[in-house]
Amino acid sequence: MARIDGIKEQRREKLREMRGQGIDPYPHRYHRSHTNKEAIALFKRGDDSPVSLAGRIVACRAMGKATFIDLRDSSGKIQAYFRSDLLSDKHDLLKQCDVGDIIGVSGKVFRTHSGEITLKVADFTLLSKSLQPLPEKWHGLTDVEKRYRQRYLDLISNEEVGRIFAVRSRAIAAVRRFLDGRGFIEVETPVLHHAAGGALARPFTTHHHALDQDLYLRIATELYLKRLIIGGLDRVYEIGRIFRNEGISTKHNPEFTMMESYEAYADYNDVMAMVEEMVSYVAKRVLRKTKVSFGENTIDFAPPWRRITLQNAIKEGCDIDFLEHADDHSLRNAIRKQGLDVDESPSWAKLVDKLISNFVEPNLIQPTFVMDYPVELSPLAKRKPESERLVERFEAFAGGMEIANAFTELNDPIEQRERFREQDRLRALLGDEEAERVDEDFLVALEHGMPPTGGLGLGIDRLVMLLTDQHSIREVILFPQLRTK
RNA sequence: GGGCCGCUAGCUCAAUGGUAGAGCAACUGACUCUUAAUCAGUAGGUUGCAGGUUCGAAUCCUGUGCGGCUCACCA
Repeated sequence: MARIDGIKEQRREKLREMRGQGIDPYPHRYHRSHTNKEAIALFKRGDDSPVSLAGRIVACRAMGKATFIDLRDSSGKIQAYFRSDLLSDKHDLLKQCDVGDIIGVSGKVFRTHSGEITLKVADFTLLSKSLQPLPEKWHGLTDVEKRYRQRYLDLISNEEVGRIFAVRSRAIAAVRRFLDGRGFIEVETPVLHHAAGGALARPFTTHHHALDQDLYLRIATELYLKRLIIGGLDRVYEIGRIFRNEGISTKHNPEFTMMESYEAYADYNDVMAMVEEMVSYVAKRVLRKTKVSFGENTIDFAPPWRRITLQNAIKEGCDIDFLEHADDHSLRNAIRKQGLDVDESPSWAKLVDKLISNFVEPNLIQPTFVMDYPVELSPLAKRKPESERLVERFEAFAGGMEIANAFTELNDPIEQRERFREQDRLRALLGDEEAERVDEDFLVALEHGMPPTGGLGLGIDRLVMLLTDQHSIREVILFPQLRTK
């Protein structure tokens, strides 16, 4: 018999014994008067009224007629002290309890000789019997695969993991508070799309049986939020799950969380100012400071962030002026001179993108706005007035990652239609699954007139990575996507 | 998809071709201020999986599954 089967059998046996004694191992209710943290605070204020607490037994030190356990709830840990002379028959029940069980305890709080604030247990109740052993107490659970697949074990045995997700929650709350304070309203738009638009990415497809139509999981919220701008909701945002059927990496999960906002009568300069204020506001609210450690670097989110054009950022990284190499042939040769291997197929726009990911993104540790992108890379962004080739678009980078993408939105319906057509042409030509698709319904909306608008997409997961010094997106997503075993 | 690395008891890890081990957890016993409690004892293994080489494989080889890092892909 494997050891684990033995442990499980022992615990099931305890369960049977308890039931035989008329004890319900899974009672319906328990009234707790305080959290562990509140009970400790109460005692520190000099109040020793009786309290009732509840949580999971995470450690047990039994010494004959006295037993100490560590009891954890979401607020923290408290030690509980059991004495057989205070519990009489219930001390036998304690023997049937295991590390991992959930119990309720009541009594008065006191301080032990060694100084630890402790609950002296007058009564206790088993609230849920655990039939599986917990990971080892000292090293916790380190097996990464198991941590992701059984996140509850990760949360039970590694306290810092809970803190990461608390930061995540507070960061999202801070984003909402910031935008609400600026008069934005939060909206919810469809996840199931008839055309997956608003970004250049491969969608997940699904099928609706009653409609007998294929549908796509959204790759962005952009086109629906713009419809709302057209409808006169001048400041809207949505925080929601986005799905992209692409590779998985330390910076990519197939489903991730994005905040998109649209503001009428703003342009990308206004959005830039908003992003640096918002992110520093979030850092201050969540961490009480704008400087964060990220690996070996310290990142300071305090405005103003550095601003640089894409042209100069690429020049800085590899000494290529992408505007001087106006066709794919010329740009490809310039890249090859830099010693980077590129084959014949990539278009000019793809080559520019390659330059960004190789020579710009990894170098931008401090928050930086990279401005003015080629129109071919940005089918939904408005051209710069003085340039045929560039659009009013920026991406924000920090910690070597892209965290935001924004532009002055294209609101000319005729040009938008042409841009979609061009994307369609590329898709047919190159079999590019990621090209933007024509969305006729959206074009009709645009034809009704959209005010000049500044739009933004902010990667929430990556922002949380920066705030928590985590270098894999899986560490900030509770249940990251893994292959089934 | 390529490269590198990992997978051994519930957990954390040893064992480099020669008897699969330790700590924690579990079980039995002692112990009324412990806190990685302590002390004595007991039990627990399809070494991810499938083949192969060998007198002998956790260890070497081939294939494969899952994971990690990385490169590519991802206009």
